[in-house]
Amino acid sequence: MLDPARMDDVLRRGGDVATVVTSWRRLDERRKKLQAELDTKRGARNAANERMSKLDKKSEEFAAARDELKTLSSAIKEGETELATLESTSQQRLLHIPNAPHASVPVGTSEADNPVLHTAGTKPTFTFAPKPHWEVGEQLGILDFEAGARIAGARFTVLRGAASRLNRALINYMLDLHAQHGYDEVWPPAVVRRAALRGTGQLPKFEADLFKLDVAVGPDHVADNDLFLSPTAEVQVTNLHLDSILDAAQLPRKYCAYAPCFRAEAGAHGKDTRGLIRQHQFDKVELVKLTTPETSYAELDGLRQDAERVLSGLGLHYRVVTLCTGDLGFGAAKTYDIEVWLPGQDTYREISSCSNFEDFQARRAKIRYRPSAADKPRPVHTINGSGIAIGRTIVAILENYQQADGSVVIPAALRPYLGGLERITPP
RNA sequence: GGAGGAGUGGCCGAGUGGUCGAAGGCAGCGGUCUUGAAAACCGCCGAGCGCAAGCUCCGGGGGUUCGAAUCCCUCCUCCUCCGCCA
Repeated sequence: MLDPARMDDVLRRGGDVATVVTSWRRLDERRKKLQAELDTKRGARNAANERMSKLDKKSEEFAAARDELKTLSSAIKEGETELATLESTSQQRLLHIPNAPHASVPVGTSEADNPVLHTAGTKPTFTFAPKPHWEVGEQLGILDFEAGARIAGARFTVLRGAASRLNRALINYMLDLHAQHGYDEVWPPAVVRRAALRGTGQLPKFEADLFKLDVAVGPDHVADNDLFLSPTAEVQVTNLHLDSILDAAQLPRKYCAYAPCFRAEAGAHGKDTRGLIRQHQFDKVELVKLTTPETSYAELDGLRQDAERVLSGLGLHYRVVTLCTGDLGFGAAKTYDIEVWLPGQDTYREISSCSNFEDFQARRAKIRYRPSAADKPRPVHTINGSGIAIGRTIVAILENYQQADGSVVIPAALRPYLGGLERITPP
């Protein structure tokens, strides 16, 4: 959650943020006041109890003191109940306040205001009109949208044959590449509980975007046991260190993980209804770093470059944009989006999003480190990014490497992962 | 799913309902000694809230009591054995 000391900075986001901030501030004032009153009463009770422990239990003095303390004790109990309520509502408000944008984030209202950081590679040229991937894939018989819909409904797709193999190959290619750059590979659970989602910021605000399982493991009616399909491996991997204190020597921690991702929000927008772009289920390799505050922005740049390597390795043209305040996600302090070129749709599409959350997630998930043995623990900075989205990479390959005869050439870097396959050809 | 056992500070581990935020040990930090290191000795050494005084925290929640790490209830987690299964 946001560091309460930075409430002013978050207002840069504009919109209705100010309302939530004001509401939280009011509650927090009341909380502090009540806390102080309660502490005074508790102090009095503690002192009185200490005196009592030295009295003869059979004396009249003892009995009198006991009767007197009964009143104080019940007043304290009442105050504690009230404070608990106040604390939880104040905490609840705080969990709904987004992160403060980094000073370098440009002010803007929509993605149209995102400045381009740089572009890499070149657009491929075609002697024919390039088709969108759904046409390429269907003609090759490797993307089966109808079967996906039959089995699970709209926005679920069956990959057949070469597309299925390509999916596997991409996962392995990416994980191998990242391992070479010092990321530790992790294979996490696909489901996550509330505490983990709260830690990374998906909850409590975005529950509607998630697939929630109808069954809980453990006793019913305990919200903490609710299980959700994870929307991104960022949740599992960042929460590897939920509620723990790391040694400074362990930082930066670098992880990569493959995991299927599930998002319920995808269908609601009514856009990207065709093809693989916006699915309820997709595969993704994720990069996560835990760092010190001093190094987090350098590490963000490094992580973004590691994600870019995947695309340049595949010979794909892309550009990197910096998200403006209006486009910045809830928990992010700064985000770079990597957008791959899709000739079949004549547009750039997000294929990776790399963010520095600073201490926002670390405060929620209580992930801290000790700068040196003599220091108090302080929150780490967390960084993550797609490295990269598998489904959209398939989209990019099908569109960029399509040939006049309907076949698709496999990028050289992937061939070792496909038994040397050089080309996907029509049946 | 069934039966038993256990959860205390970074780790191990004590703790008759009252002066216990908690003995002791290990690790860590500072110092003495040493050319340097080791050993030895001395000191420090959990976290959160609060400007501070102070308050809170012994797996979570609830209860009993003037007072709970200690008693009661409940849940969770881990370990052992049995069952089931990929």
